Amino acid sequence: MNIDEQLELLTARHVDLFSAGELKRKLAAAAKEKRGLRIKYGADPSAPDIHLGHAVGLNKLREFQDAGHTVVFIIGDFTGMIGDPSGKSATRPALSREQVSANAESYKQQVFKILDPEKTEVRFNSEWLGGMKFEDVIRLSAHVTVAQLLARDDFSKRYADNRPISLVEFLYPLVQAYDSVMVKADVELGGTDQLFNLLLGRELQKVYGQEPQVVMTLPLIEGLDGVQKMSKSLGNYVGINESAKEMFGKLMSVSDELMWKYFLHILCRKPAEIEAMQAGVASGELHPRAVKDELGRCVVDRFLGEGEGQKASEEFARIFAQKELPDDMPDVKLSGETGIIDLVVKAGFAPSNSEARRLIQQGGVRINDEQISDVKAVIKPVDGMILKVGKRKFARIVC
RNA sequence: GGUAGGGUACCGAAGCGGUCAAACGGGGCAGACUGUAAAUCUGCUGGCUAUGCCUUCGAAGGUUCGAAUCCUUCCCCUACCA
Repeated sequence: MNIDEQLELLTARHVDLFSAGELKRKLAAAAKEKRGLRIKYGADPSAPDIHLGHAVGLNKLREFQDAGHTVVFIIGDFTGMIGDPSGKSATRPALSREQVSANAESYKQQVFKILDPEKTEVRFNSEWLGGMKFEDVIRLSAHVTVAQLLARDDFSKRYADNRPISLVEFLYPLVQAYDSVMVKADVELGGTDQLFNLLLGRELQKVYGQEPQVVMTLPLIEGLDGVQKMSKSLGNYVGINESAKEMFGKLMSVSDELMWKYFLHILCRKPAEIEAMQAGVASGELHPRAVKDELGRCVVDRFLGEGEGQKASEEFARIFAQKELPDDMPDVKLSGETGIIDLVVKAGFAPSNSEARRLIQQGGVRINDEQISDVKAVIKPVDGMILKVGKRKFARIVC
């Protein structure tokens, strides 16, 4: 691949890029010296669940790796104690050493579903931050002004609205920028919310006499609700370690408009290909459901193995289109007649009797496909009876 | 240190002596419909041995027949001025 081809591939799908010219120069220099660039990517250690939102960035990293570059994957075990400013809480409980290493293992296991382990350098930022003295922190802080930090959109807005900004939050971008200095990053990748932090890395590298890193941001994709960014705390995410059934089902619940974004950023489909599908749907030739089915199958295959997507798709069609029973469902053991409320609670489908009562009254409870709407109904258990609550909760009764 | 404004259910936010298990919005759940766990529409959304009872509006006391609402003390948060 020549430099221009590489550049085109590597910059696809980006939002911000500072700058294409610099990247090109770096690529050329690296090629000449027969070395790879160092691509930095930071991860927060407190939530070791990688989801499809992360896949957007990881996919890009993989493209860099395939082009011969090295990914420096930084696990922010130290910054994790601070908490990212975009979050609600300014501070988080510090993680213990064991937690950090357990999370790190979990991270690697997930991340390497996308990244090439051979071309990944995993680092913890406590490595260099942990040993810093307060004096060092002061010296580091001296390089940045409050005005610079207030330039960050999130900060300036909060400041203007008289909403609190904690001092640690101010420190966060600084620390992240310092990471870039320490790992001598050539390029840093992040979500668009990271733009400020990434750019500060450039400033700090200059202060430390390094060539500033190229900064590239990728979009934050919306989660299942189609509105909010995909995130663990909002619960609108698809984890890459979830079961095929869950993963497929969640993807099918994505709105028709949003699925195109997933094709682009999660599956890295070519824009032309996506436009062709969109045209197909618009003309009525292609059914949106079929397109979404393909999305589901491809994503499941990608993370859980070839063929898993097909299986998940078939099971989904069986349960929701043909209203048949799933392959496996939990057992509920009954020993004698049981009130319907008790049964629903016992199966774990309602957290309280009141909730179970509501479900029954709303017609959401079925036994052997027969709606039970009487709250006082008593069930005579028969081995193999099927309890269904809502559209997707099933249990088999055993006695 | 001073001044002002706050702490209400999963979240945001009304309520400011009874009609408050607490408006409204979001989220969640259920139903209808469908092309699907899309979209849309409707309903529900503290708990219980359930036409009643119990616990909840930062905490503890108090006033009152009656408090999320008034008083006292305390805890916490925020902004502004020093």
